[in-house]
Amino acid sequence: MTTIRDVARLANVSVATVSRVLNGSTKVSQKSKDAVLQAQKELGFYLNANARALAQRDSHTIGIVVSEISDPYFGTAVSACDDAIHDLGYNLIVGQGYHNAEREKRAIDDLISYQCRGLIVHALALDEETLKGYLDTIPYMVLLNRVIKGYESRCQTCDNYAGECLVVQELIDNGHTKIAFINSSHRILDSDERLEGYIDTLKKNHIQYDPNLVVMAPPSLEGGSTAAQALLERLLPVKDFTAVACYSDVMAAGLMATMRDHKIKIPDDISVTGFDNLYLSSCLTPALTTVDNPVKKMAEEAISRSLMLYEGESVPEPHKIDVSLVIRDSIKKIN
Amino acid sequence: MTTIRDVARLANVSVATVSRVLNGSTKVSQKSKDAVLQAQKELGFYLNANARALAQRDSHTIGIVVSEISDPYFGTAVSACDDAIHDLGYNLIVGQGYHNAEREKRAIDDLISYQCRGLIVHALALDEETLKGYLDTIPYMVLLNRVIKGYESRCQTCDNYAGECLVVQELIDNGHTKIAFINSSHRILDSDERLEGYIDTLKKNHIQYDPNLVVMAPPSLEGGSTAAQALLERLLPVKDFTAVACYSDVMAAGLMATMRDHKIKIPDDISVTGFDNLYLSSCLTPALTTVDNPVKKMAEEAISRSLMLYEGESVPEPHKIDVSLVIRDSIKKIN
DNA sequence: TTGAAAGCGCTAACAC
DNA sequence: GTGTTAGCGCTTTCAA
Repeated sequence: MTTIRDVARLANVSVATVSRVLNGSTKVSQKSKDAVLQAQKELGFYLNANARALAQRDSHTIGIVVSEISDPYFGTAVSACDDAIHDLGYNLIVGQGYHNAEREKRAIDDLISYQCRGLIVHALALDEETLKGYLDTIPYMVLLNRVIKGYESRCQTCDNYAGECLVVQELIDNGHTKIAFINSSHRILDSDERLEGYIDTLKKNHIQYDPNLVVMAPPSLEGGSTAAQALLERLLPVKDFTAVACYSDVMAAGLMATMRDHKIKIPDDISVTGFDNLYLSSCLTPALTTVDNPVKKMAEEAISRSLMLYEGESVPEPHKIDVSLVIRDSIKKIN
Repeated sequence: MTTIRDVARLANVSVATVSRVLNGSTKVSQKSKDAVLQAQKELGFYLNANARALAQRDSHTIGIVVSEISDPYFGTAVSACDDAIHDLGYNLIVGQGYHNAEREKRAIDDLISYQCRGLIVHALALDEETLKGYLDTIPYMVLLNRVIKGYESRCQTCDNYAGECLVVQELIDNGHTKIAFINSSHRILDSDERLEGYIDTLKKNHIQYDPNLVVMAPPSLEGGSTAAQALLERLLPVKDFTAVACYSDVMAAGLMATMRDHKIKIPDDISVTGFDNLYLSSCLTPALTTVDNPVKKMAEEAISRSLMLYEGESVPEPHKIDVSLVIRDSIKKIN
């Protein structure tokens, strides 16, 4: 392994000078600079980021844990975070929790030990107690899509409730009254809030809320499929719903694929709505009416919040990111 | 910052003992072990991964660079790599190249400086010379979906040619002779091979190859959309194609969305095929006929190859990963 | 503008 | 079984 010492020797300067040059210090003569750069090239030398992190007590690194990076929602979130920190000179390290408490814990622990100086966590399986423990020991950890009482300033969310109200109202405005709801089986904040939005909007429109119309499944494509099957088996024979509001676009996609396989036409037979407005939702046929969830904005907010906390600055409670309705073609007007 | 020394002090043992306990060494008395674990918990202590990497000369880290993690193809690839290394106790660090030579370079440089002990690179914008330079200095770097002459044992690909032959033949078997091809505008190996498969299959079936039927665009959703527009403007008025084979599922998805917006029915008006068999392709309507590209297998091969190279073992030239046809509903039988 | 040297937090001989 | 200590590769005073 070639080290800074090798470069120094070859360039005929001290290691301090090499360090200065490679870190862009101005207080170096052109002559030294040239010699160092030349030697670096010749040796194919890279500064060792681990050693740097140790010496500087700064890893130049931000950590994020998500459920699964191949999930389009999280892919988008990770990209957004990466964009947000790149210009600041940080690098992103990603951990995956796989909807599993053990894995979530390990992912968080790993990122902490890497000395990330920012930590964004989307944990849906970990219990509140454990999470509180983390929040207490890691003052710069910020939660995504989940709120723990007493730690509101460390929890970044979007306005799930308002979003679900919007989309369910749109269904109702199109004449639907028998509306099923597919929810995530991980009962963290966002799923509760969306369910609440669904229920309240029904009530507000004097529609009886029927718990039998709510089915839960993992918040994945497969989960959407499972939920669709459950709905079809239990409910289609008696035709007691004309629309289904889904927890997320991803679940809606799974549901729609299953519906299609069962020759059920959307929106002619059943209307469908999503949540998130992933690019995926515009590729579906029919294009999905959904709620725009500005993941990018949320990621940026979470990052800057985490960075501030790291610096020891106090931060205000974050406002819920505003969401909005995106009307496409997955709702049929009925009377 | 609390260090191993603090733990040692609190547990009334030496730092060496703390290190032993925390690294699972067997040669520690139960008494010491308990004391250390207790102190660790009390202090909320984590080993510093940077210091560990430095002392052990092993970062326990594998690097991968992809174009964009929010692209479903790369999301899948990254997940697959993560799965492959997790059980080995490694962690994955992801870099993004954004279809851009500068960014690709920076991503690779970053991963090198993190002392990753495995490096998987999907670079589509970087020129061959630069890539060769990297391959020469980083003996454990492995390329994905791209082959550089003279470095074949460091290049992992799937059988792009065979795959495209399969899918184009399927089109022809269904009566299509006017087949357009949407290709990636990054002319690295995979796009060339797929184009070649397209051309050769036409020829083999005595169909004249018409370069005007090939359009190129970035290998993204937007690219698929752009390509669709180009095809429609230039070609629809004269109706000179009945099918379009796409470089990837992602491009096919973009194309299909645009077609839908133009009221063109798939497969009734135009048949479409993809490549990769992402879960996305089964969600499209109609479900996409495509080529199954076992990303997971490819990732595993690439990882184990990189790890072997790191150990200084010599590796044979990799075989191209086998692909297979997945028939769904996006091809119309015509005569 | 430069270099010597201390020290970042940890591991791994080595000695006991 | 346990402790002492010399590094790992780098940055950063401090002095020159």
